[in-house]
Amino acid sequence: MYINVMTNGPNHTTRAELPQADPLDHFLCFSVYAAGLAFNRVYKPLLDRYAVTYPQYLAIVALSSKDGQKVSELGERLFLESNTLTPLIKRLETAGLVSRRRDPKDERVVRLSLTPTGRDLADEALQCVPGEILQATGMSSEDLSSLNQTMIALGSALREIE
Amino acid sequence: MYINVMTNGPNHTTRAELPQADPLDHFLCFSVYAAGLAFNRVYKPLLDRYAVTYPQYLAIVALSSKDGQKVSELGERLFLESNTLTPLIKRLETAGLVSRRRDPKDERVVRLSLTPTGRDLADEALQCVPGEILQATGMSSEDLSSLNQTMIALGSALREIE
DNA sequence: TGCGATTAAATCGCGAGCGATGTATATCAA
DNA sequence: TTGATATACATCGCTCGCGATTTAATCGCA
Repeated sequence: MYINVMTNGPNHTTRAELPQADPLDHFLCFSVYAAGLAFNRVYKPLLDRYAVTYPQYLAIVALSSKDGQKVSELGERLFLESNTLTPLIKRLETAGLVSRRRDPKDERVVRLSLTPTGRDLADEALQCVPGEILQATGMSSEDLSSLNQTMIALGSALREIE
Repeated sequence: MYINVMTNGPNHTTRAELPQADPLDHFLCFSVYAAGLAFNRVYKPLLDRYAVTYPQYLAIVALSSKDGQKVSELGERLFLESNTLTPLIKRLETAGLVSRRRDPKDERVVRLSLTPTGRDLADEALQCVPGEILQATGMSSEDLSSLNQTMIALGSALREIE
Protein backbone atom coordinates (compact mmCIF):
# COMPACT_ATOMS: atom_id res chain seq x y z
CA MET A 1 0.00 0.00 0.00
CA TYR A 2 2.56 2.53 1.06
CA ILE A 3 6.23 2.73 0.59
CA ASN A 4 8.42 1.64 3.39
CA VAL A 5 11.80 3.19 3.19
CA MET A 6 10.03 6.29 4.33
CA THR A 7 6.61 7.44 3.36
CA ASN A 8 3.92 9.93 4.18
CA GLY A 9 2.13 7.20 5.99
CA PRO A 10 -1.61 6.76 5.81
CA ASN A 11 -3.51 9.81 4.67
CA HIS A 12 -1.71 12.81 5.96
CA THR A 13 -4.54 15.26 5.97
CA THR A 14 -6.63 13.21 8.34
CA ARG A 15 -3.82 12.03 10.57
CA ALA A 16 -5.10 13.86 13.61
CA GLU A 17 -8.71 12.75 13.29
CA LEU A 18 -8.66 9.09 12.38
CA PRO A 19 -7.53 6.23 14.55
CA GLN A 20 -4.65 4.82 12.59
CA ALA A 21 -1.95 2.19 12.54
CA ASP A 22 1.50 3.02 13.78
CA PRO A 23 3.17 5.12 11.09
CA LEU A 24 6.48 3.51 11.97
CA ASP A 25 5.19 0.31 10.40
CA HIS A 26 5.69 1.90 7.01
CA PHE A 27 9.35 2.63 7.52
CA LEU A 28 11.86 0.07 6.39
CA CYS A 29 14.50 2.08 8.20
CA PHE A 30 12.58 1.52 11.42
CA SER A 31 12.03 -2.21 10.97
CA VAL A 32 15.76 -2.54 10.31
CA TYR A 33 16.53 -0.39 13.35
CA ALA A 34 14.22 -2.45 15.53
CA ALA A 35 15.59 -5.76 14.25
CA GLY A 36 19.08 -4.49 15.05
CA LEU A 37 18.02 -3.70 18.59
CA ALA A 38 16.44 -7.13 18.86
CA PHE A 39 19.56 -8.92 17.61
CA ASN A 40 21.64 -7.01 20.10
CA ARG A 41 19.34 -8.07 22.93
CA VAL A 42 19.31 -11.70 21.87
CA TYR A 43 23.08 -11.89 21.65
CA LYS A 44 23.81 -10.02 24.86
CA PRO A 45 23.13 -12.82 27.34
CA LEU A 46 24.96 -15.29 25.10
CA LEU A 47 28.00 -13.04 24.85
CA ASP A 48 27.97 -12.13 28.51
CA ARG A 49 29.64 -15.45 29.25
CA TYR A 50 32.58 -14.28 27.19
CA ALA A 51 32.43 -10.79 28.65
CA VAL A 52 32.33 -9.18 25.23
CA THR A 53 29.77 -6.82 23.76
CA TYR A 54 27.99 -7.36 20.49
CA PRO A 55 30.13 -4.89 18.50
CA GLN A 56 33.24 -6.37 20.10
CA TYR A 57 32.09 -9.77 19.02
CA LEU A 58 31.62 -8.63 15.43
CA ALA A 59 35.14 -7.21 15.51
CA ILE A 60 36.50 -10.52 16.75
CA VAL A 61 34.70 -12.37 13.97
CA ALA A 62 36.16 -9.94 11.45
CA LEU A 63 39.62 -10.41 12.92
CA SER A 64 39.32 -14.20 12.98
CA SER A 65 39.77 -14.59 9.25
CA LYS A 66 43.20 -12.97 8.96
CA ASP A 67 46.01 -11.93 11.24
CA GLY A 68 47.71 -8.58 11.05
CA GLN A 69 44.85 -6.57 9.64
CA LYS A 70 45.18 -2.83 9.85
CA VAL A 71 42.67 -0.77 11.84
CA SER A 72 41.54 0.72 8.55
CA GLU A 73 41.03 -2.75 7.03
CA LEU A 74 38.94 -3.81 9.98
CA GLY A 75 37.03 -0.59 9.57
CA GLU A 76 36.25 -1.38 5.94
CA ARG A 77 34.80 -4.72 6.95
CA LEU A 78 32.75 -3.36 9.82
CA PHE A 79 31.90 -0.03 8.17
CA LEU A 80 33.41 1.86 11.08
CA GLU A 81 36.31 4.27 11.48
CA SER A 82 39.14 4.73 13.91
CA ASN A 83 37.17 7.08 16.14
CA THR A 84 34.91 4.14 16.95
CA LEU A 85 37.36 1.28 16.53
CA THR A 86 40.37 2.54 18.46
CA PRO A 87 38.62 2.59 21.83
CA LEU A 88 36.81 -0.68 21.11
CA ILE A 89 40.03 -2.44 20.15
CA LYS A 90 41.81 -1.08 23.18
CA ARG A 91 39.12 -2.64 25.35
CA LEU A 92 39.65 -5.95 23.58
CA GLU A 93 43.39 -5.55 24.13
CA THR A 94 42.86 -4.86 27.82
CA ALA A 95 40.69 -7.98 27.95
CA GLY A 96 43.58 -9.96 26.46
CA LEU A 97 41.71 -10.92 23.30
CA VAL A 98 43.48 -8.82 20.69
CA SER A 99 47.06 -7.67 20.21
CA ARG A 100 47.96 -4.31 18.68
CA ARG A 101 51.38 -3.50 17.31
CA ARG A 102 52.75 -0.78 15.10
CA ASP A 103 53.87 -1.94 11.68
CA PRO A 104 57.69 -1.58 11.57
CA LYS A 105 57.51 -0.82 7.85
CA ASP A 106 55.10 2.07 8.49
CA GLU A 107 54.82 3.29 12.01
CA ARG A 108 51.50 4.97 11.30
CA VAL A 109 49.82 1.60 10.86
CA VAL A 110 48.55 -0.56 13.72
CA ARG A 111 48.40 -4.30 13.01
CA LEU A 112 45.74 -6.34 14.80
CA SER A 113 45.70 -10.01 15.71
CA LEU A 114 43.64 -12.24 17.93
CA THR A 115 45.54 -13.61 20.89
CA PRO A 116 45.20 -17.37 21.49
CA THR A 117 42.51 -16.52 24.02
CA GLY A 118 40.78 -14.33 21.47
CA ARG A 119 40.92 -17.06 18.87
CA ASP A 120 39.50 -19.58 21.31
CA LEU A 121 36.65 -17.22 22.06
CA ALA A 122 36.01 -16.68 18.36
CA ASP A 123 35.96 -20.43 17.68
CA GLU A 124 33.81 -21.27 20.65
CA ALA A 125 31.30 -18.50 20.19
CA LEU A 126 31.07 -19.15 16.48
CA GLN A 127 30.25 -22.77 17.14
CA CYS A 128 27.98 -22.47 20.15
CA VAL A 129 25.88 -19.38 19.75
CA PRO A 130 24.10 -19.70 16.41
CA GLY A 131 21.75 -22.67 16.58
CA GLU A 132 19.41 -21.33 19.20
CA ILE A 133 19.00 -18.05 17.42
CA LEU A 134 18.53 -19.64 14.03
CA GLN A 135 15.66 -21.70 15.38
CA ALA A 136 14.14 -18.78 17.20
CA THR A 137 13.57 -16.85 14.02
CA GLY A 138 11.23 -19.54 12.78
CA MET A 139 12.60 -19.06 9.29
CA SER A 140 14.10 -21.69 7.03
CA SER A 141 17.79 -21.69 6.32
CA GLU A 142 17.08 -20.77 2.71
CA ASP A 143 14.85 -17.85 3.64
CA LEU A 144 17.44 -16.56 6.08
CA SER A 145 20.17 -16.85 3.49
CA SER A 146 18.24 -14.93 0.89
CA LEU A 147 17.22 -12.33 3.46
CA ASN A 148 20.87 -11.93 4.31
CA GLN A 149 21.72 -11.34 0.65
CA THR A 150 18.93 -8.80 0.40
CA MET A 151 20.16 -6.94 3.46
CA ILE A 152 23.72 -6.93 2.14
CA ALA A 153 22.44 -5.45 -1.11
CA LEU A 154 20.37 -2.88 0.75
CA GLY A 155 23.38 -1.80 2.78
CA SER A 156 25.46 -1.51 -0.38
CA ALA A 157 22.82 0.58 -2.10
CA LEU A 158 22.48 2.92 0.84
CA ARG A 159 26.23 3.32 1.11
CA GLU A 160 26.41 4.37 -2.52
CA ILE A 161 24.22 7.42 -2.03
CA GLU A 162 26.14 10.63 -2.75
CA MET B 1 25.19 -22.73 1.61
CA TYR B 2 25.65 -21.56 5.15
CA ILE B 3 23.26 -20.23 7.66
CA ASN B 4 23.12 -16.56 8.16
CA VAL B 5 21.74 -15.68 11.51
CA MET B 6 25.04 -16.90 12.79
CA THR B 7 27.05 -19.77 11.50
CA ASN B 8 30.39 -21.42 11.72
CA GLY B 9 31.30 -19.77 8.48
CA PRO B 10 33.28 -21.56 5.81
CA ASN B 11 35.09 -24.65 6.97
CA HIS B 12 36.27 -24.00 10.44
CA THR B 13 39.20 -26.35 10.52
CA THR B 14 40.93 -24.67 7.62
CA ARG B 15 40.07 -21.12 8.55
CA ALA B 16 43.64 -20.13 9.22
CA GLU B 17 45.12 -21.68 6.08
CA LEU B 18 42.76 -20.88 3.24
CA PRO B 19 42.14 -17.50 1.75
CA GLN B 20 38.48 -17.04 2.44
CA ALA B 21 35.56 -14.69 2.11
CA ASP B 22 34.66 -12.42 4.96
CA PRO B 23 32.99 -14.57 7.62
CA LEU B 24 30.76 -11.61 8.46
CA ASP B 25 28.99 -12.19 5.16
CA HIS B 26 27.32 -15.22 6.68
CA PHE B 27 25.77 -13.34 9.58
CA LEU B 28 22.30 -11.98 9.15
CA CYS B 29 22.81 -10.09 12.38
CA PHE B 30 25.74 -8.30 10.76
CA SER B 31 23.97 -7.41 7.52
CA VAL B 32 21.15 -5.98 9.61
CA TYR B 33 23.62 -4.10 11.78
CA ALA B 34 25.41 -2.70 8.74
CA ALA B 35 22.16 -1.71 7.04
CA GLY B 36 21.17 0.08 10.22
CA LEU B 37 24.42 2.03 10.20
CA ALA B 38 23.87 2.84 6.54
CA PHE B 39 20.33 4.10 7.10
CA ASN B 40 21.55 6.27 9.93
CA ARG B 41 24.21 7.77 7.70
CA VAL B 42 21.82 8.40 4.83
CA TYR B 43 19.30 10.13 7.05
CA LYS B 44 21.78 12.22 8.99
CA PRO B 45 22.40 14.94 6.41
CA LEU B 46 18.70 15.08 5.62
CA LEU B 47 17.77 15.47 9.28
CA ASP B 48 20.54 17.95 9.97
CA ARG B 49 18.38 20.68 8.45
CA TYR B 50 15.87 20.03 11.20
CA ALA B 51 18.58 19.68 13.84
CA VAL B 52 17.25 16.32 14.99
CA THR B 53 19.02 13.00 15.21
CA TYR B 54 17.80 9.79 13.63
CA PRO B 55 16.43 8.31 16.89
CA GLN B 56 14.83 11.66 17.71
CA TYR B 57 13.20 11.62 14.32
CA LEU B 58 11.79 8.14 14.88
CA ALA B 59 10.39 9.35 18.19
CA ILE B 60 8.74 12.30 16.48
CA VAL B 61 7.18 10.00 13.90
CA ALA B 62 5.89 7.78 16.68
CA LEU B 63 4.48 10.79 18.49
CA SER B 64 2.88 12.22 15.36
CA SER B 65 0.06 9.69 15.31
CA LYS B 66 -1.42 10.47 18.71
CA ASP B 67 -1.18 13.20 21.31
CA GLY B 68 -0.72 12.54 24.99
CA GLN B 69 1.11 9.24 24.74
CA LYS B 70 2.85 8.05 27.88
CA VAL B 71 6.60 7.56 27.90
CA SER B 72 5.96 3.86 28.32
CA GLU B 73 3.63 3.81 25.29
CA LEU B 74 6.24 5.51 23.18
CA GLY B 75 8.72 2.98 24.48
CA GLU B 76 6.51 0.10 23.34
CA ARG B 77 6.41 1.53 19.85
CA LEU B 78 10.13 2.22 19.65
CA PHE B 79 11.21 -0.80 21.69
CA LEU B 80 13.02 1.43 24.11
CA GLU B 81 12.67 2.19 27.80
CA SER B 82 12.69 5.27 29.96
CA ASN B 83 16.42 5.10 30.59
CA THR B 84 16.91 5.81 26.88
CA LEU B 85 13.77 7.83 26.20
CA THR B 86 13.76 10.29 29.08
CA PRO B 87 16.98 12.04 28.06
CA LEU B 88 16.05 11.92 24.37
CA ILE B 89 12.63 13.42 25.01
CA LYS B 90 14.12 16.10 27.22
CA ARG B 91 16.36 17.12 24.36
CA LEU B 92 13.32 17.33 22.09
CA GLU B 93 11.59 19.40 24.75
CA THR B 94 14.58 21.74 24.98
CA ALA B 95 14.46 22.05 21.20
CA GLY B 96 10.82 23.07 21.47
CA LEU B 97 9.50 20.10 19.51
CA VAL B 98 7.79 18.09 22.24
CA SER B 99 5.87 18.98 25.37
CA ARG B 100 5.95 16.88 28.53
CA ARG B 101 3.41 17.15 31.30
CA ARG B 102 2.49 14.97 34.23
CA ASP B 103 -0.89 13.32 34.01
CA PRO B 104 -3.13 14.94 36.66
CA LYS B 105 -4.96 11.63 37.10
CA ASP B 106 -1.70 9.82 37.87
CA GLU B 107 1.28 11.93 38.66
CA ARG B 108 3.67 9.10 37.89
CA VAL B 109 2.80 9.30 34.21
CA VAL B 110 4.31 11.78 31.77
CA ARG B 111 2.16 12.66 28.75
CA LEU B 112 3.91 13.60 25.53
CA SER B 113 2.73 15.75 22.66
CA LEU B 114 4.30 17.38 19.66
CA THR B 115 4.34 21.14 19.81
CA PRO B 116 3.11 22.97 16.69
CA THR B 117 6.75 23.28 15.68
CA GLY B 118 7.26 19.58 16.26
CA ARG B 119 4.21 18.71 14.21
CA ASP B 120 5.38 20.96 11.40
CA LEU B 121 8.72 19.22 11.44
CA ALA B 122 7.06 15.80 11.40
CA ASP B 123 4.85 16.74 8.47
CA GLU B 124 7.62 18.37 6.50
CA ALA B 125 10.19 15.67 7.06
CA LEU B 126 7.67 12.92 6.38
CA GLN B 127 6.81 14.52 3.07
CA CYS B 128 10.24 15.61 1.90
CA VAL B 129 12.78 13.06 2.94
CA PRO B 130 11.60 9.70 1.60
CA GLY B 131 11.69 9.86 -2.17
CA GLU B 132 15.40 10.26 -2.61
CA ILE B 133 16.12 7.34 -0.34
CA LEU B 134 13.50 5.13 -1.89
CA GLN B 135 15.08 5.62 -5.27
CA ALA B 136 18.58 5.10 -4.00
CA THR B 137 17.84 1.57 -2.86
CA GLY B 138 17.16 0.57 -6.43
CA MET B 139 14.34 -1.65 -5.24
CA SER B 140 10.74 -1.62 -6.32
CA SER B 141 8.06 -0.37 -4.00
CA GLU B 142 6.66 -3.89 -3.75
CA ASP B 143 10.02 -5.43 -2.89
CA LEU B 144 10.62 -2.81 -0.24
CA SER B 145 7.20 -3.39 1.23
CA SER B 146 7.68 -7.12 1.47
CA LEU B 147 11.18 -6.67 2.87
CA ASN B 148 9.68 -4.40 5.50
CA GLN B 149 7.16 -7.07 6.46
CA THR B 150 9.92 -9.63 6.67
CA MET B 151 12.02 -7.41 8.91
CA ILE B 152 9.04 -6.70 11.15
CA ALA B 153 8.47 -10.44 11.46
CA LEU B 154 12.15 -11.04 12.17
CA GLY B 155 12.14 -8.45 14.92
CA SER B 156 9.02 -9.98 16.43
CA ALA B 157 10.53 -13.46 16.37
CA LEU B 158 13.74 -12.27 18.00
CA ARG B 159 11.82 -10.42 20.68
CA GLU B 160 9.93 -13.58 21.58
CA ILE B 161 13.04 -15.50 22.55
CA GLU B 162 13.02 -16.52 26.22
C1' DT C 1 -6.47 4.16 57.62
C1' DG C 2 -1.91 2.82 57.08
C1' DC C 3 1.84 0.40 55.20
C1' DG C 4 4.24 -2.79 52.09
C1' DA C 5 4.25 -3.82 47.20
C1' DT C 6 3.87 -2.25 42.63
C1' DT C 7 4.35 0.99 38.95
C1' DA C 8 6.26 5.05 36.03
C1' DA C 9 9.94 7.81 35.24
C1' DA C 10 14.29 9.41 36.15
C1' DT C 11 19.23 8.91 37.13
C1' DC C 12 23.87 6.91 36.75
C1' DG C 13 27.80 4.77 34.51
C1' DC C 14 29.53 2.52 30.68
C1' DG C 15 30.23 1.11 25.77
C1' DA C 16 29.23 2.48 21.08
C1' DG C 17 28.89 5.60 16.86
C1' DC C 18 30.36 9.80 14.88
C1' DG C 19 31.79 14.73 13.51
C1' DA C 20 35.64 17.45 14.26
C1' DT C 21 40.17 17.91 15.41
C1' DG C 22 44.92 16.51 16.83
C1' DT C 23 49.40 13.98 16.34
C1' DA C 24 52.83 11.40 14.31
C1' DT C 25 54.69 9.25 10.33
C1' DA C 26 55.36 9.02 5.41
C1' DT C 27 55.57 10.92 0.74
C1' DC C 28 56.66 14.06 -2.77
C1' DA C 29 58.35 17.96 -5.13
C1' DA C 30 61.48 21.61 -5.56
C1' DT D 1 67.30 17.96 2.07
C1' DT D 2 63.43 20.40 3.25
C1' DG D 3 58.90 21.98 3.59
C1' DA D 4 54.12 21.08 2.13
C1' DT D 5 50.83 17.55 1.75
C1' DA D 6 48.81 13.24 2.67
C1' DT D 7 47.89 9.29 5.49
C1' DA D 8 46.79 6.43 9.79
C1' DC D 9 45.40 6.49 13.93
C1' DA D 10 44.01 8.74 18.28
C1' DT D 11 41.32 12.03 21.04
C1' DC D 12 37.29 14.77 22.39
C1' DG D 13 32.49 15.81 23.14
C1' DC D 14 28.09 14.61 22.19
C1' DT D 15 23.92 11.38 21.57
C1' DC D 16 22.15 6.87 22.10
C1' DG D 17 21.26 2.15 24.27
C1' DC D 18 21.08 -0.29 28.41
C1' DG D 19 21.72 -2.67 33.10
C1' DA D 20 21.14 -1.27 37.65
C1' DT D 21 19.35 1.63 40.89
C1' DT D 22 16.48 5.52 42.73
C1' DT D 23 12.49 8.45 43.53
C1' DA D 24 7.83 9.38 43.67
C1' DA D 25 3.07 8.12 43.18
C1' DT D 26 -0.43 4.64 43.40
C1' DC D 27 -2.52 0.32 44.78
C1' DG D 28 -3.96 -3.41 47.71
C1' DC D 29 -5.17 -5.26 51.60
C1' DA D 30 -5.25 -6.11 56.48
